[in-house]
Amino acid sequence: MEENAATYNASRYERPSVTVDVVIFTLLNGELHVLLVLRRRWPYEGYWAIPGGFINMDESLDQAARRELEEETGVQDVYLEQLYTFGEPQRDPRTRVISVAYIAIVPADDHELHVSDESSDVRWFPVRTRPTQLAFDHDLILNYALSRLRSKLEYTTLAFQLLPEVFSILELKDIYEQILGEKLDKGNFYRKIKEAGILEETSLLREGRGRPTRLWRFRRDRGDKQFVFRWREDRGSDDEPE
Amino acid sequence: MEENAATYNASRYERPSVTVDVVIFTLLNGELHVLLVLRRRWPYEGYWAIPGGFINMDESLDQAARRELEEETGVQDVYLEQLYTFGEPQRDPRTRVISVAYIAIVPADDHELHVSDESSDVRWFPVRTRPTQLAFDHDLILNYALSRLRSKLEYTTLAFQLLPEVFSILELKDIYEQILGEKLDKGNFYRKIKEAGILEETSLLREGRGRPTRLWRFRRDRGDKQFVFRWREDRGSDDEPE
DNA sequence: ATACTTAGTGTGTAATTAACACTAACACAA
DNA sequence: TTGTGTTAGTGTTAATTACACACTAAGTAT
Repeated sequence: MEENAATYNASRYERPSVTVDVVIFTLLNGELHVLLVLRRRWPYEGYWAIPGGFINMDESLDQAARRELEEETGVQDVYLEQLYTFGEPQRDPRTRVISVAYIAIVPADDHELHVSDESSDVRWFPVRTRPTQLAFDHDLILNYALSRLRSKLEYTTLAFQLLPEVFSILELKDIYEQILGEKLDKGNFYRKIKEAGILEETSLLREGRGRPTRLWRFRRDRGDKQFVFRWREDRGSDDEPE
Repeated sequence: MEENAATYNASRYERPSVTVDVVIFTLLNGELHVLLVLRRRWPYEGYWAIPGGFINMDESLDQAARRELEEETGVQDVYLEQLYTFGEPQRDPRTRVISVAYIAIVPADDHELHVSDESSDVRWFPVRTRPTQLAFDHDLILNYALSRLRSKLEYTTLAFQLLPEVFSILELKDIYEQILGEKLDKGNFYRKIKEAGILEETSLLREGRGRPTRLWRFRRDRGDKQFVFRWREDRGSDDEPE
């Protein structure tokens, strides 16, 4: 229930602040990146942080996350998922702040539009070489987001959200390898992804050094959420942060 | 980040209430039960609800959940996991309430101690025959908790948390069947669970109508969290409520 | 032509899953 | 004391799937 009936009186209680933090991933030059913002004042002045902000009283958590996402990147209609809620009493030195963390995946397509330059206080960092010490407990949040990302990649179509509209099968395989941190067998990957029936062949080819490669499109029919492309059955659990 | 630096001023913001709701499962007579409490006043007077309450300013979310759990059941040191955070603006008609939902699993052992009788306003309900209309959005929360429970059962040792100290392999199989809602092959179940090496044979037998059955104990060494007993590889995703 | 490079396919074996028949150990009754 | 019912637990095999790796395809450059 929402209260102990006998003692309910909203004004009697001190209330925590509630924020939404959004861990935003994208693919740049074939490498996984995360968006961070530079803090300009106390606390953690000069540290990079995960973008976020207070929720408004009349918006849902999801709406708040989408609003943050659009404020930072300008993109809409991308994959967004609630990650976990962080609420240690001392995580923010100013006041009690409870933060509902989200993950967002921005397709490679959109990335040029809102990338900020080197001197900006909003930047894409490659996850492999991201700053080590983030503000607040944001290291914990980011690490957990990454572990969730990896684990979901193995049993959902999440990886497709990272790719542009059309892509080659080997590009897709590269993403899997990068995020899973492991080499995959070319032949088995081809077969498995074909059998899954989630790709739609286009008439496009891309020329390169060797044989030109066929380009494919992700089939967004058949109800997205239902269908699961499971790359492999084995997966580590992802239960709790840290 | 925790704020937009330029606009931060805690007192300017209206703050939502934050509660912790705990979906508490246990096994009674070999059947999965959930603990609900009866609301005695507006709103949703006369409806059953998931137990919960406000967080205190100086406790973490986990601590709040454990406190609620102990207040309702008296048990400590049981499995507890954050489920999801529910924050639709209108989910509570009184004021904006954001609820961090948890799942708790109480072993069959402890159940007699704090079971409340038929007339009480705190009751264990079999999940199969639970009340259909709960207070607030608690149907959504409970359904999501169940789906999470099912999905975790398939790739973790969670089911063991439901059982008493010692149990037979076929009792364990019953739990899997009940929660997965599906018949499992006896022989295959035996083999798989034995091979996993997570059970420790006891010298105990339990007599019944037919051949007496051997009792086993769950091996809690080898780091609990690490080890995963995967009943079967196939599993539905569990991503979001609804 | 032929060597080089990247794309994509085929194939055999090992490992797992899944179905089901079988044996074991007790109680009870004729 | 032998048979029958009942629940416990084991063995066996066919079918499916995963995995490693060898192969063919289609282009470019020399």
